[in-house]
Amino acid sequence: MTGSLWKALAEDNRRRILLLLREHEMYPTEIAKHFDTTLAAVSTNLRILKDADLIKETREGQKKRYSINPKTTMEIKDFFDKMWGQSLEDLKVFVEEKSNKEKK
Amino acid sequence: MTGSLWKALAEDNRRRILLLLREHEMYPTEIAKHFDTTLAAVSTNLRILKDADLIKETREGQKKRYSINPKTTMEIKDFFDKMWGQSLEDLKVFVEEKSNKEKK
DNA sequence: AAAATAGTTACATAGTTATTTAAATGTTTA
DNA sequence: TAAACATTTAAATAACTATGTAACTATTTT
Repeated sequence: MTGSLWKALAEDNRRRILLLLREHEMYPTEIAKHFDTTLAAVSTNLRILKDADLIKETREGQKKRYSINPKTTMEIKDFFDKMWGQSLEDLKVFVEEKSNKEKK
Repeated sequence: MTGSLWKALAEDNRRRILLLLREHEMYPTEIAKHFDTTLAAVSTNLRILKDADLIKETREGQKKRYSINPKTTMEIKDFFDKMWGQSLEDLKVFVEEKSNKEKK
């Protein structure tokens, strides 16, 4: 990982891109349609997300397919655990409580 | 909440402050001792964390006690869930797998 | 009320970030 | 190999961020 995960996540458009890609993989032009900005700006943001290992890029002919990288999100998970988990057990309890609450 | 949670989290020193405060509540001068920086810089970062509702401030005589705000971390939890949880159940599974792995 | 203590705010500055336009690169097709 | 398509990169610029110094505010103590 070259860039900072946290800096990458700090920008609204980049988080929107992540949530978009979560729906399904996409090409830059396709992504750009969802934004009121240029393709160049989207491309830059894709590079930043890629440098933070948040997304993957696959060449596909003349296109480039971008998708979520499910692997390297450990750093944010770790911080999340340290910060709001106390321990992993606590996070587990939190999740269980929340999912119980949602069942009601 | 005035400021952006994500911008607040995007800076190393601020995340360090959060992790420090997680240990126990502290006064600005006390916090500053842990950093190679000025009290003024710490104070500014405390304001940014407070604006993002990540910490609380309580006046205590001539001092000000800072502590983690456990309530308003929902936004990051929500994004986390959307992004890496698929569902809360998935997060639960992840946590369980990880804590099993750690038991070994 | 003055001095001491604790912390904040203003201002200047250096550094970083985001975006745009324009040029460049890589890939396919004619 | 030239044209077309998909995307990236460069350069310029405007906006924002982080930090230090110094001045200021709030609170307690003498």
